[in-house]
Amino acid sequence: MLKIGELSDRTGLSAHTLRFYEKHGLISASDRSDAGYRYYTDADVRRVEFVKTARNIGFSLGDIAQLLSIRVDKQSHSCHDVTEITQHKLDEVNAKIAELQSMQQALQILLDSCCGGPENASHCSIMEALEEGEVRQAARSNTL
Amino acid sequence: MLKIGELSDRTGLSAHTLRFYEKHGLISASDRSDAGYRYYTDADVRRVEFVKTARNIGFSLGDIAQLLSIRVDKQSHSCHDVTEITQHKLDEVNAKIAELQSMQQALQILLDSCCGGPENASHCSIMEALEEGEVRQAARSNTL
DNA sequence: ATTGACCTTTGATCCAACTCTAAGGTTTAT
DNA sequence: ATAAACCTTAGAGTTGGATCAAAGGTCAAT
Repeated sequence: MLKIGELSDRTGLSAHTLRFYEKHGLISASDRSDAGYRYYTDADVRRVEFVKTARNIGFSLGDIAQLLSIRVDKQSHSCHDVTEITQHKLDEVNAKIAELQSMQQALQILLDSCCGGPENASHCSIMEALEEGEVRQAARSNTL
Repeated sequence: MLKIGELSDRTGLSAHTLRFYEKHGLISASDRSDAGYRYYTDADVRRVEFVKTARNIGFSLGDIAQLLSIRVDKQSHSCHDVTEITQHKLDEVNAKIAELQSMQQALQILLDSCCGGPENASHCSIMEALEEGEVRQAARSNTL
């Protein structure tokens, strides 16, 4: 049985984060000491590692909660359930990439248009483009 | 002279957002009525449009503050100053794209590995991959 | 003069996923 | 027995960019 600090060492997630995940229903300790210390089993460690792996791929905590509920009762869920979550995430990622690529293109065009030199910015073509509003838009939702 | 609601109509930014931008030093009203109503000139409208254009490209409010300070005194700034901000933003965007592409790849591999059918998830290869941790990591900072 | 549309301010709330603080209790080694 | 290193909780703070609410003042038209 591991205490939270030991689980933290083993998984690389901070004790804070582990408690945070518990608060959000992703994980829990199999046992508690009289004083309330959390004690974790090997099964708990595997669950935490599962969460960590999913998180590293980019799944949100909400997605992970769904994946975990499948995990505890695989019999009652289909491969389709799993691919649906995964596909949905992929769609999000693709949408975000498209948005960023549109920013990328706009920025690149701006950079290509400007000398970037030491001359003063009175006739800077980037400033002029921003002034004129002549710029490809990035389809906004804009979290960078 | 426009009141804030008229400026909002003209720019498509809400009055809330315009006040928010003012609070953050991006814009201001050239005049106030006795009662405190904000009044905007054409020059104010151009400044707001500048902000909006920059925002649409993906610049943060902090970036825009820098661009605006160049804008009001172009003589004292060089094209290099402008390209530096732009390049920095492009670097951020490129980094984010790379991160998302790594997620994309991991998700695609998961999807390709799974039948996605109605059979139960006991041997789902996505679940197994998450269980084993055998997954390309996404270099994390992971805001989606 | 009253309705309704406008405007003002401060400050709260939202999102996600942590991250940290305060104030205290426990365990272990010396 | 005492210090160091651990643990507990509730709750606040962080980031960025809004977005809204409350409580009230103003203005144009009827």
